[in-house]
Amino acid sequence: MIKDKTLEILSKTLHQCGERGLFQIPPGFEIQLEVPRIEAHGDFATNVALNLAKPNRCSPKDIAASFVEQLADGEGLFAKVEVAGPGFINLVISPSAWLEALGEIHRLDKKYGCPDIGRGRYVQVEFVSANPTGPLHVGHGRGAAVGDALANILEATGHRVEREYYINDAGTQVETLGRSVLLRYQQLLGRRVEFPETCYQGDYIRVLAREMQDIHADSYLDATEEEALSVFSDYAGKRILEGIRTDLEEFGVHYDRWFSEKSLYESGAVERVIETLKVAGHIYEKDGALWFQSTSFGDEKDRVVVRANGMTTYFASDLAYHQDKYLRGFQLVIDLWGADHHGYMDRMYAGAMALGKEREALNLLLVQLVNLLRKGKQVAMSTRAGEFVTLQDVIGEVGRDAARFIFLTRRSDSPLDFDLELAKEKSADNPVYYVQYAHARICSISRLAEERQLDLADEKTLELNRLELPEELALIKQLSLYPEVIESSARFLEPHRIPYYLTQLASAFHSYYKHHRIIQEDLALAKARFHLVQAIRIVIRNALELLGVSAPEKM
RNA sequence: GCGCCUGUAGCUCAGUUGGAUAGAGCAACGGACUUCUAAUCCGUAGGUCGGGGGUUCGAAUCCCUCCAGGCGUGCCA
Repeated sequence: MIKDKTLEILSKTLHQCGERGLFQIPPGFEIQLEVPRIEAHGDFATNVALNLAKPNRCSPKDIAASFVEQLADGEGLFAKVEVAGPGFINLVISPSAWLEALGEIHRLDKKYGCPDIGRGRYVQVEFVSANPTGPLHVGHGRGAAVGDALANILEATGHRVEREYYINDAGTQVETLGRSVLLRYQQLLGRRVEFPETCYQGDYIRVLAREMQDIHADSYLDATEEEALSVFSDYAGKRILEGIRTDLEEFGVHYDRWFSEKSLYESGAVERVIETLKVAGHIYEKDGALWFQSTSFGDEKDRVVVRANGMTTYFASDLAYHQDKYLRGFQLVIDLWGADHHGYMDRMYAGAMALGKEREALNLLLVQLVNLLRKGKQVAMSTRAGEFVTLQDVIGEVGRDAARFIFLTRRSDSPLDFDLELAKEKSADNPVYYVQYAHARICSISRLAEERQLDLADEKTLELNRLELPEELALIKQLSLYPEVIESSARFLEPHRIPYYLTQLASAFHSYYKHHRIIQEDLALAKARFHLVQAIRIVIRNALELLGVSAPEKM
């Protein structure tokens, strides 16, 4: 890549300058290279001179000047080098080098934009993990889109990734679920029972009750609650989980593993983690309860793991779960949590550290709420009352591609407005179609070429130097930025950078397409442009794939 | 009360982890289809980066403070 080459030349130059005693280079000094906002500042700019000025106690301009003089550009990568402003060194890459970069994209094809920064690092992404007490709603959809895209991005950048769903099948919620279904079942069979507010109100509870009626007729009508409850809970939990699984599959999300909370209790993992922490000296007893001393790892107060009544807390099983993750060998554990778990982050980090992990071995990401709108007006939702728009409804209405793309347009820790009407709109308001349309247009160029029996893909007769328009060069530069977008997306765990990049790329393409014909009389020019446009197609397709959005050939 | 997050154009948001003159999309206004897909393009306008102070060659970005909003703050799950 051109940026890497540039950096190489710069560090070589720096090294030379140091050897010749032109100026001092502080240990650990790193060269920063950036793409300037302003075109007149070149393709790349570096602030080495500015950063070296202070330790050398001399003017940045002088340093820049002698640096430029020493510049070790043997291959002639730079067309122009100049010192500007307070001491920036602006570099213009020679056009021929840019043209070569285009070849790189074609050569790497599906592998373009997959820098190996992970080096096989073993990473787990745990996401959605909604309680199996009701169908997934829009908010879960966002978590699903973000988690899955993150996993894709990490995979593409050389990480070994596992996707996991944690099933909260142990607590009182599942019991409540069972009770809800049981009560509806009793009502169905004509019994007058009260249905408390604490129970789940949604219609899906009635559906499950009917199923129980179909299977068991009235055999549980007179059973004791204790007897009936476990049967009803198990059944309802299982059925709802099936539904969740199907919803996620339809959304294009596939997990490597579904992990049961209950199994942590059954295997003794919960007791074991408490024991581990006890041995490590992080557990103490107070007021009849067992406390984890999370304050010694930065939490604001210590946390109970075993209550005075002998019951373990939810946090205890979370500790066990994370211990299990690390025992499975994950070097990095990423959890996507709903925004309401905000207050649990510190204690979880503390837990991981108490288990002997570096702070960096855990990364908790908050996925903020989704504001569902219709034509700009808020759609009322209340889980308690059982009124919510399910993920399935949304996918059914706007389609999987639009939903996924929109979920990924903003950073996940800020709230997102999701307008159902807008998501369906087939216009520029809707970035999904804008990007997909660019892809489809390029495909249609290929189709026309085929119809006319033009072999535009013939690389042997390719004259890349026919690409001499500023827009063409600009497009190539934009394409060469793509691997960096992916890299930073992976490094900062921020998928939203990709839709942003895609929208910009699509915009540049649409404009180019409008103003210049690809297929035309001048066959050599047509071939060169075709080559460029195909590179754009490769990048759009690769990027969309990471997002889990399709790249249609026709629209 | 304490803690965390957010505050950038009328709206929704980016901003390459401290760089040079602040960036998109939408909405508004005006234009472009005999062409490889108009699900498109071109143009115009829009700003005290919440306020103030500090750090330095340089701040939307880091520190302090104030203001506004959101969330969290159980031996709940």
